[in-house]
Amino acid sequence: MEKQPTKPATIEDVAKLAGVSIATVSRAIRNPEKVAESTRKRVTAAIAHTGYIANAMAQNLRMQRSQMVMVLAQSISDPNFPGILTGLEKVANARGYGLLIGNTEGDVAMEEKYLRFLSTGMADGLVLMSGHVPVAGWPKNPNAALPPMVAVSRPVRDENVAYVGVDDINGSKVATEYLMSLGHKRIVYVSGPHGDAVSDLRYRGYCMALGEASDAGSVWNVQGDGTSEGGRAAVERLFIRDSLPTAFFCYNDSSAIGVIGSLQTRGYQVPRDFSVVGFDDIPFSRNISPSLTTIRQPRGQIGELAMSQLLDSLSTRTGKASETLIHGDLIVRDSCAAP
Amino acid sequence: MEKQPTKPATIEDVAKLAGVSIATVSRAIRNPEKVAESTRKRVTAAIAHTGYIANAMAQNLRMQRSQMVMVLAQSISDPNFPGILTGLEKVANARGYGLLIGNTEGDVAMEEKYLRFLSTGMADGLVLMSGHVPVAGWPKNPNAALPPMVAVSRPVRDENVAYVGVDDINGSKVATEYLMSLGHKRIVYVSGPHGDAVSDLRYRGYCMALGEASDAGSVWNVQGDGTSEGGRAAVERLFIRDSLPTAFFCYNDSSAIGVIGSLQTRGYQVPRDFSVVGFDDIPFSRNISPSLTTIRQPRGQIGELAMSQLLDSLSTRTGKASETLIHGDLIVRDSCAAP
DNA sequence: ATAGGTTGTGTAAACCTTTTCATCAAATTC
DNA sequence: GAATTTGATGAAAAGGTTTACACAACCTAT
Repeated sequence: MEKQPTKPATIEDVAKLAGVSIATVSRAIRNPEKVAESTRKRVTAAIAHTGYIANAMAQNLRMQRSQMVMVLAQSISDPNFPGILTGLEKVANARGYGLLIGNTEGDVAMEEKYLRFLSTGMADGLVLMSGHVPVAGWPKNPNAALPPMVAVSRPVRDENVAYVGVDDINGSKVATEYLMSLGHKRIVYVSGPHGDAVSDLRYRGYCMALGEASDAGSVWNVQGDGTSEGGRAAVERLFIRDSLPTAFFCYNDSSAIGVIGSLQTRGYQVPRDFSVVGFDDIPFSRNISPSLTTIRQPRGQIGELAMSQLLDSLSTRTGKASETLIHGDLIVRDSCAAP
Repeated sequence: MEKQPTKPATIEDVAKLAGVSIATVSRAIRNPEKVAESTRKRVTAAIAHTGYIANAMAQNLRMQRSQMVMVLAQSISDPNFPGILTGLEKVANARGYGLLIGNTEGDVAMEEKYLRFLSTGMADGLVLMSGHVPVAGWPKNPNAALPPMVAVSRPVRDENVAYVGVDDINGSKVATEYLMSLGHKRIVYVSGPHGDAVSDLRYRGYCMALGEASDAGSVWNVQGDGTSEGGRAAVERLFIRDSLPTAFFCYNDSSAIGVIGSLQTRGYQVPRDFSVVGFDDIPFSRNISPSLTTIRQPRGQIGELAMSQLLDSLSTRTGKASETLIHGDLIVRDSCAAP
């Protein structure tokens, strides 16, 4: 029955109990080979006996790091977020890092607040899911540069920030080609928000597919906004015109779900009357009816890879900013048929 | 053009520049009223000039805290997670705390790892979304108790852990009563996983509604598992029997979506042939067709309240473990009709 | 004029590690 | 048998704060 008080044991308690100096205890933990077998055993026993656990704050202060990575997301509720986060978390955890999450809601003030948080040294690296490099809030006259960063899911303009994401162009090309292989000629692209970089990429893949085929129809673009409401609205706008497409390739699954809903409301059947393809393969795409044919965004893989790269660059401090595009498989379900 | 080197400014740099001691700088920041106006101005100027930002690790070490809260979730992909997390994050951020997230996947080894992380002092408090108090991994012979905790979304058995969640019993009662008010007499409860505490509560609410009405039908329970596959399977099992219900009250929206899907596959129409009610109001429930009538789980509110309580108990260190049940509204959509 | 506040500031301890450097003994070399 | 290398350990500095305590200067009331 040792000390009853509630104070957790420090390295000093261990040292005293083992009859060595604190330096030796520290070495016994971190560089066991540098300490004599017999001493090591005594220390280990003392650690077990006191229930000693090193104080992370003291370690971090001394070692000038935090063992944390901050994830800055535009919206936690984005359907792609959980999957990517899971991947990020998995690798971070495996390598002894904690994951700090920040939700900016696209708000610059929030972003600023988090950046300030970051600059106190609370995180060693930064994962950007916000689509741009935050600058507001970072001390102007700093001797310190921004910490190592990696962008995920949506690229940032900054040329020296690494990026990991799905291959949007190729995925869209594959999706469009699939529709063409079913015999569709009049395929419309339901875009994302105006100016969205990812939407532009996916449009490019769609155009490439159409451009390469000799018997293809022409490019056709209707504005959406990445939500299912946007998908609905796009269909409504389309039906004002006299000519209709036979298939829809949508910026993302949410849009596609809106498109399908709107078509069904109008009394059409999917895929009998129209075919619809999405992008992302969000969890619900297989649960709607008809289940949605889409391009799968390999969220877990993206997260894992991004975190690996970030942590690597933390230790080696090499700043080569690569762009890693991961192939997204076409997931064929029930929302497409021949025209 | 001051010091070019990359080292961030410390409190000492500020002190030197302002011609005061570091104690005064610290006071000027934390207790401005305790320092003379003229000095304060000099210090402020020096801070601005050096771009000084206090080192969080040093502060935390000194003050014996971390300004972090850890969220332990069973699954990041749970559809309820993002909403609750958003609420948690909002309050934590507003009160200067960071949010550390841990994904256990129900794995005890993971849980253990995070608990060990916690015991290094990396977090001051714990939010449990895992449904039980983690014990494995917490030092056995510790002089330290577990940190302040609050459970969210699903209650824990431990009597002295606060809980914030939706009022499951009342919500289920309201949902069932709604079906009864439409004229349904044969209402089946599609349960969650066997032994799930929340499922039991929701079943209780369902029973209460049936029990209170004089002309009610009798209780009827079919096993699901909380997934849409479970919902599908439940319907299949039901259709082997000869007697059918006219309405389904489901443990959660995922189950309900499976139920609807299965009914539609069998050629029935919802709500013409069967009515279905879910629970949770996950984001996709309004996007399926028919859109789902359900009980809304006030996720944001739950998160905010839980975090408020936790942070309060961190500062006051009062350990009164309350249970806060928040009312969940009935959201009427298109999945119900008279039998 | 002196005792007893105020008020503003500085000194130094404390928070808990890691790590450099020095020391000393033992083992190895010539 | 002396000189050198090797190996294990301890003392102390450093990392950047906050804060208890002490001190000095000034003011107020006797």
